[in-house]
Amino acid sequence: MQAVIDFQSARRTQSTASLPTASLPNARKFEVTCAACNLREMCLPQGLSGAELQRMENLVYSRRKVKRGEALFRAGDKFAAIYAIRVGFFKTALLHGDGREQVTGFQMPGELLGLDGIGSGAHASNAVALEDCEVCVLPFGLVEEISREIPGLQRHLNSVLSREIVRDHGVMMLLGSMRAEERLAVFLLNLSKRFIRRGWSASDFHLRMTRDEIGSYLGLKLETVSRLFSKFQADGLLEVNQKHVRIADIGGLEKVMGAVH
Amino acid sequence: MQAVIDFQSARRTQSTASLPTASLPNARKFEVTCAACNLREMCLPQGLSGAELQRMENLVYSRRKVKRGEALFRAGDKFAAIYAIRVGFFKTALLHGDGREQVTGFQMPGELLGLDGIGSGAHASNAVALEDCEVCVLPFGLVEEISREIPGLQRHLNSVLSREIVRDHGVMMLLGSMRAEERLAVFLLNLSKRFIRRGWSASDFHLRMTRDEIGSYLGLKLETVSRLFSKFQADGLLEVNQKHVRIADIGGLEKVMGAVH
DNA sequence: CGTAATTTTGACTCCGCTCAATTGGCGTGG
DNA sequence: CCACGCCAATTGAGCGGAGTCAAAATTACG
Repeated sequence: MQAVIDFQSARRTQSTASLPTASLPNARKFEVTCAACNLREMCLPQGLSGAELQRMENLVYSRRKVKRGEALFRAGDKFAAIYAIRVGFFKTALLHGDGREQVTGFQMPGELLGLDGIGSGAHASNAVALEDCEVCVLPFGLVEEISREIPGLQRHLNSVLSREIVRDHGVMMLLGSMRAEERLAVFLLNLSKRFIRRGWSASDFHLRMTRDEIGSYLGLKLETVSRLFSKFQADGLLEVNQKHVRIADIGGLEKVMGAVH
Repeated sequence: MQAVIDFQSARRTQSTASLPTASLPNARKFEVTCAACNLREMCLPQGLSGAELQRMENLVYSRRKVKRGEALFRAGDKFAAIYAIRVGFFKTALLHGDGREQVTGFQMPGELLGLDGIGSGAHASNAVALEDCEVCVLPFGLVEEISREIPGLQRHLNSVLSREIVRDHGVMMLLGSMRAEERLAVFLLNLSKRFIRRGWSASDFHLRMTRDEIGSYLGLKLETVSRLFSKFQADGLLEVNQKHVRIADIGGLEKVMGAVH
């Protein structure tokens, strides 16, 4: 809701600006600047002033479309840029020597991808599109350069990295000390919260990932995930129809999350 | 907390002075500068030049001793500084509503603590000393400031944050898709590798943490950890005596780690 | 429209947990 | 110095939650 309102006002502001969009070269006509992007408040430019935002425009080097099932990058790829998701869902995953895959996260519009490559110069994980996606390509050399000019950007980059660490610790807690039901409840409530920020329904949504991928993320087998969905439905917490989920009883789910047994 | 503020003003005064370290008051005589610290190559100043190292000295503006069992910081504490461990081992842990604790890591000399506070302004976890410890206090405002002057420091800070994310993903893989034996093998081999970097024995060491803490970190119960130690000993992989461990067969441990079953 | 992929459900198994008792190590105080 | 108490670690017995294997149902996609 909030995001929608911001988006609209931003558009209006821009259309009354001295340099209307229509006068820009055609190539850019359908492209959205950071300043006009409805995702900016949850993306890298979060909290920047107008002038700083303008400087940021130079950061978005290009946009890239990634088809469902394709990889934005793969483990071992040379690290050159981080990516801001504009459209679509991704999963990131590590693969262990043998076939085993560990999904390390699901990312949605406004979130950043590729941070795992900063430290070593090569990506550590695969980022695969769960549906047709579009990302902004932010060459990391530029990010560093502009960070030096805009302390707010520097601070925010640090924040994003730090928050990713905190998020990962939360997942470690989930994997290390929660039972299967709790894990799924936490997962669903987390999705719900992130959907709200994007102005989408908190309780009615479409899972872009398979049971297997959810299971991998939660340290469970797909059969267990499927059984839990059925159980939650039987308990009146959810209505599940394949990938479509409706949370029928948020409070109930939260109780499952908190329940020691 | 009060001490931090006092120190900050003291530091500013000092940083404006152009006096060489040698002329500083005796209080500093027994203190080790970054340039002279044997941990510098695995700590924040990694890869910095001599001149940059000198600038870094201003960063460490106090040292702090933490007794075994005491907390360096606790979840919820205001975030003001990051810490570089000079002496001793720490654990970091999250605690869940009820009594449940999830150990998120074990840190040793040369490693940084407190990165989890950058994003939110408050620490997310507890950092508790597993033995008598000493840390360098690096006020984060100063870190940011000096980062702007020394791009190498900025780059390295980003690297450290990114590598922490990659490390956490490794733990997620461990918790999400490895069996108990593999987890303990990975844990021991990881410790061994980090000990080597510090010039300690790769195969003969003293665990500073309890079976319960190891279990929490690995998503296992202490009894399971204890049983695994006994089993590894029976299999000729280890010699275990309470907290003292000798790895008798590194190759064997690596095979346990890789084994699908 | 047909084939492959995904999901659901059941039956059974087993790894790691729970509960419980015992041993061992270590610091404290008599 | 030893005795005591406390905490950590070990070990056993039995259980249960999630995994495995298998088959059927449903859906997605070329």
